Amino acid sequence: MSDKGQAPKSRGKVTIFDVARESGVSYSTVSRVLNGFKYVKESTRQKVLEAAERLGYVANLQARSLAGGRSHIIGVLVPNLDNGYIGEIIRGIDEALRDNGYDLMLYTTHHQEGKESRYVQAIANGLTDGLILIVSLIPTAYLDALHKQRFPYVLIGQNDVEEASSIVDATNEKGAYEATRYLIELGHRRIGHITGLMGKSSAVSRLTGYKAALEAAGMAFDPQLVVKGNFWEQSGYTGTQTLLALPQPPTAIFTSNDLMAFGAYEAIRANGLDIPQDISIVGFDDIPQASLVHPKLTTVHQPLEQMGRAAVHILLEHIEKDSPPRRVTLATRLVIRDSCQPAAST
Amino acid sequence: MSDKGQAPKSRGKVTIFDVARESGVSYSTVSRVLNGFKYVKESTRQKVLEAAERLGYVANLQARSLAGGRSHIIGVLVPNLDNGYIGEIIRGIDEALRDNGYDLMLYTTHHQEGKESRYVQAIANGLTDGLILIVSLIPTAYLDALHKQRFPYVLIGQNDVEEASSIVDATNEKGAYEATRYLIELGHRRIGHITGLMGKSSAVSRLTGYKAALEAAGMAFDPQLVVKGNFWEQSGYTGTQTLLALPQPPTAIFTSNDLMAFGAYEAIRANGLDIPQDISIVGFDDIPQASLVHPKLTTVHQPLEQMGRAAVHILLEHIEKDSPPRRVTLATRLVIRDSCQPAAST
DNA sequence: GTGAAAGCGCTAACAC
DNA sequence: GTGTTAGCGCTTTCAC
Repeated sequence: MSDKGQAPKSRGKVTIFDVARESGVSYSTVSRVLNGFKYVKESTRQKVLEAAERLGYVANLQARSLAGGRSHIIGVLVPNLDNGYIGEIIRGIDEALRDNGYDLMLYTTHHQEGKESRYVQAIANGLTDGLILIVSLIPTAYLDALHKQRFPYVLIGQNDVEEASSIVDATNEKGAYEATRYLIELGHRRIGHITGLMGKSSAVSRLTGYKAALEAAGMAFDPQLVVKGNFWEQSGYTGTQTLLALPQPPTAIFTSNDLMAFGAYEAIRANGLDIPQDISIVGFDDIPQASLVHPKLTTVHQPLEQMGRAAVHILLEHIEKDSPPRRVTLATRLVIRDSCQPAAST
Repeated sequence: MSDKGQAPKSRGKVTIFDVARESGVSYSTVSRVLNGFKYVKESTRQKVLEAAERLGYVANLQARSLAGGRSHIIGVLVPNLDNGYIGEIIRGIDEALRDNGYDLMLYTTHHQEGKESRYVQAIANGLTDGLILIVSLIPTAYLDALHKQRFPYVLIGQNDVEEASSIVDATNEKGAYEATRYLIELGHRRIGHITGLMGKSSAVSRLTGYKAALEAAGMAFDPQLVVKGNFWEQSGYTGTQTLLALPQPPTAIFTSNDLMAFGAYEAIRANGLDIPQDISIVGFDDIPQASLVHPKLTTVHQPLEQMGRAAVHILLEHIEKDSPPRRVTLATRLVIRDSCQPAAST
């Protein structure tokens, strides 16, 4: 047990300096090796690498990024963690990040207004190399700031931003169109729709898709059949109650997301009705719970994990190659399960 | 020769230095104010605070912690994000962290051996002020290192660590005992059990609780009725198949977690049997999906969010007050829903 | 009370 | 190719 030189710093921290001494080269040469710099003699590289290994050297990220390097940390800003939706996206992000040697910093805003922009400021301030934003509302305020600083970022699920932002999204309108058309093909003539939060482009697109499908089928659009929701389960419940109280209630409901579909389930049961016997339901998102509820929910699948992955890929390109903004739209697809059936009478 | 002395640095960063100039005091006084140092004249404090506000100053965490201060970042090490269980805990952690002005760094290990210890090393190396570990297996290897460095950390759901670690856990044995007793009270005499990963103390405790309940009821323990699982849905499926194939299959099954209960559901249906008509099921955890499946799962509720919160509180005490290790065990409780019914014959 | 100065560990010019 | 030297933004003694 020979302790060459002296014991590395107090709390067991081995610095680049220790490695330098151990391998007999300088400070910066170690840095070069560690950063994969090209012009280093192979034998030197080996010496350094071995010394680092022997000493159990681990880079200090803060020092590194303070000094102008990369922190290899990506910030992910999300409104909350309460819905399967976001969890799935994070999974995708997380995996892609690991694969590329980056770490994930999670920022939840809980929809608090000021918080989002404060975060973005702080985040962009140095710790993270880039940002992935899954925001609740149109974030023009800080998007602007990010843009001006030329700070790398990618948005997920918000396609109505005017600027040249990178965006990953799904085919919301098309998905809604197909969901509605499916219901029409089953013979339904009165199809209700519970919208999402209309401040989100996804909610708007889905409503548009719903209307388009009606029109394509030559069916009149009845404003009474559309009630405003906010993407939360509760609003699916109340929205469905409203729809059910109509003089001529719908025989099918398309909700703007799965969570609201679950709310609809409750409301329908509370009214002593059966799914899909009395009312058919189609959701949107295909979160994991969709196949666990009974009856299993027919819904529009969004490739959430894949969207997270795509966001990472674009972001890393921005960071590492300073590539221009890109918009990626991934395909949704209707997943038919057990919550729909042909309209009862004709 | 470069041009020095300029307005707030290039990328719009406002530093403590800018604030100093703006408020006409020195460098270090600003730091004192920002850190809530006591001996600062009130008027000075005001001046500085106003200047900081006016300039939109945001602290640079890296610089701060590099210089010896706190980063206000807590690392959370988890095996994965695939099961409702961990997501719930993270929610609790996240909320408690926000409330206390800390940020959350998420590290997923995906069960890769080396990865866990590498992470712990890197994490403890400076970026984070403390660590919360929700690990898959007994992590003696790096727990030791953490301990030696006197690095603050808390374990969740792993109570068989010998050292003086802080631990947050739930009453696993008691929960399992009650679950089993409930089944016994319903008249079941052949009760199967699918264990969790036996490398986890929670799995062991639950098995112990199961046995204890049988014994308390004067029922013989039949090894055939216990099959090994690993906490994943698939093992619940195969485990149930095994149980069902017995000459005398059980009339009720207690699975060591909810995910495996869902697997049991599938297996039972695949055998053309009905829940709870033919077989009763009790799970453990009470993840959100438990009340969404059909029939709604009777299960032992673990206060997951609360456990996350508790972990944060203990950790922050360690960090801020250097408090001694603590063990907290939160109470589980049986949540009776629709997956059980009295044994058929008597 | 407040300013000056010495680093924290590292990257990135700039020399040699 | 490799060493030298500034800082990155901040906390912290130590003077005054």
